[in-house]
Amino acid sequence: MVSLKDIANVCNVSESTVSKALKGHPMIKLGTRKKIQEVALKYNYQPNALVESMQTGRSKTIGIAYNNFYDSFAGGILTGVFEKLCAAGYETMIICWDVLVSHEAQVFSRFSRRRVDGLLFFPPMKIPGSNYLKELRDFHNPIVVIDQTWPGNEFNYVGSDNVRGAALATEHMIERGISDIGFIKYSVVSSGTERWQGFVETMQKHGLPVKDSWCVDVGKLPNYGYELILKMLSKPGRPEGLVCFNDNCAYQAMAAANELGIRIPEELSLIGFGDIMLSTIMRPKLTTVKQFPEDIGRKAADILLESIKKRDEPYVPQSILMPEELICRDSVRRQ
Amino acid sequence: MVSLKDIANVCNVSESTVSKALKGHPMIKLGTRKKIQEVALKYNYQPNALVESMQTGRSKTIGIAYNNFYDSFAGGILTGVFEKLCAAGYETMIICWDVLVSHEAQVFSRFSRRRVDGLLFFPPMKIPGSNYLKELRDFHNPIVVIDQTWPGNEFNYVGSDNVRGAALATEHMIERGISDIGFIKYSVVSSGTERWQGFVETMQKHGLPVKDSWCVDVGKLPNYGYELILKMLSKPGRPEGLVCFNDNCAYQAMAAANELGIRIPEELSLIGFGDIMLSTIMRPKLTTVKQFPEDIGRKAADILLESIKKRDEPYVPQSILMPEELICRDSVRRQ
DNA sequence: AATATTATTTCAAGTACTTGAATTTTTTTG
DNA sequence: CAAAAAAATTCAAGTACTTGAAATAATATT
Repeated sequence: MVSLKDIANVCNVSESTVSKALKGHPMIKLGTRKKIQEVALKYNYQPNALVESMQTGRSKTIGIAYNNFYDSFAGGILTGVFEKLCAAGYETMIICWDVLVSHEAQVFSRFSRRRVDGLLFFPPMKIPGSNYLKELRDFHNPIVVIDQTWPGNEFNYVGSDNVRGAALATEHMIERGISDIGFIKYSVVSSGTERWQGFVETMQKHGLPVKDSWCVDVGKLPNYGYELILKMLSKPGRPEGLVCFNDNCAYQAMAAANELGIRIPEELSLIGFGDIMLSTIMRPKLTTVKQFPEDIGRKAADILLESIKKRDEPYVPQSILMPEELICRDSVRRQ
Repeated sequence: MVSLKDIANVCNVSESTVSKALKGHPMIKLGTRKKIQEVALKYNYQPNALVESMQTGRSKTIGIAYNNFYDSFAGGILTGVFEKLCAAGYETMIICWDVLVSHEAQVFSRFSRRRVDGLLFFPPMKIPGSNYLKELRDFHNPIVVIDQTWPGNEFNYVGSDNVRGAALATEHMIERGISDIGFIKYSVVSSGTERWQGFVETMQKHGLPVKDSWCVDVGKLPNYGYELILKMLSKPGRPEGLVCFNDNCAYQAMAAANELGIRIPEELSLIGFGDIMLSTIMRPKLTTVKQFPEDIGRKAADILLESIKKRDEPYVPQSILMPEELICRDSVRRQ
């Protein structure tokens, strides 16, 4: 790798002259400046970013604690994050909870040693008895928690307005004259409990009962609880509609309904969450509550960059819920 | 951030004593060593990795030029990559072609400035007129190209054995007595042309004709060419079987068949590629050629780390094709 | 007790670059 | 043409740490 020194030697000037010339410092004579810039270009000189980081104490790197690379919703968030960080001249360092991470402490020390300027924190889903709160509190840089949260979260947070999203879905069914509504729960994540809350509140608001037997929790079950859903639907007195934690659950419900010969939407209406791109191949096309993962990512990056800029001011954590949107397709019956 | 100096001041010793004590150097008196280690622990001292990188000239960081975060196949590759790199003490720096990258040169200079020790290169799919060959050749560190390649690729390469995979799929249909076989092409990527090659070779080997009208190219078309497939299937004299570039194409073909009232597998057999996890909801369950993205990632990381270790020895590029495996399910008719 | 030996700690230089101060070179002025 | 002023360049210190050599302290030997 060619260094400042190499350029200096070739040009017969000192390193500091080269340094200033390459920054376009007007103090350096135009002729010298041009010549140095030409030589630097010719040798494809690339300044060592590590040195700059050391000097400024800013690595211009953001740490990202991520769950896994299979989930396209999280992938959408990352896309938004990268868009903003790239534009702001930051690079990223990703650590994946699911990939060979034994102790959480290691995650934080890996970020610390690389001196990341801030942290985008996707709470781990698969680590049992996870207790990262102490590490987060001890972390000496701005943090934004993304997508999932917990009661009493004292950090910046960006997620979806799941309570409202579930209300939207439930209202839609009620508007279409459906009142026997069940819910496919997924309680192991905060978005799951939030959607459940939105469902329950909306049912109560309309004076409709929430029937326990129509509400199954499929969190951590294989195939998003296909078996459980099948069992629930085969009992007599099944619901007319099912609000599902996400599109995968909804498609499992669709598969179960097909198995049982229940017609959708005539005999069973279905709403999912997420709008994963299966609506081009699955019939009927699924009505769903669309999320905007890229927006979540962009917003999270914005808040983090802002917090980094204001690192010396007193810490005022922000909590932002991005709106969700109902996409009406063909899986809810018309009146 | 607490530094070596801080620890030295607290312990009333010099920085070099602290440095050696923390490395467990036996030259430092046991008492002093223990005390320094305790203080370092108490203050949660984390050595600055940037400094180490500067001194050794090794950043212990691998650059990854990636396409997008939505594709779970590429996500599987990344997972395997992270597994190996994490175990070897490397961090990663990802740049995404699809996220705000105007010039390719910028990608390489971003990697160069951060002094990455090696590069995992996913060839860009969406950049028109892309010409990264010069940049790759000028890059002063080991490179492994992943998943997609090009004629005359002179770098390390790890991908799938698509020719053989397509042969496997085609053989399977022929074994089941299907001889009127069409192919859904996806020519814009190298894996697409390789699968096409495997199909053609196998058909020729069995003396079967490759009928142009049964072979449509859906590369870059919306919905994996649903419309084209629909048109092809509605013409008289349609094929008995269709080997499809990937599972998405196969599911689009399935949707088209449903639309036309063609029964699968009785009237049309289908094989996909990739085994994306839709087989739990789609009926009939898709027969497919499974790939092992994590293995590709692991192998690529291995080769890169090896090349980094042997950076001074003469360069002998490796080209490795990981096997694919036929998963028989229900979308190919039995004899 | 003086010296030799060993144990322990510190010094100084190097990593690649930036920055304000100091120095050198060039130009202007009396 | 010398002194002053301005312009251009270089010096030196700092960033956080490592490393072998040098210095110092402690212990052993005569």
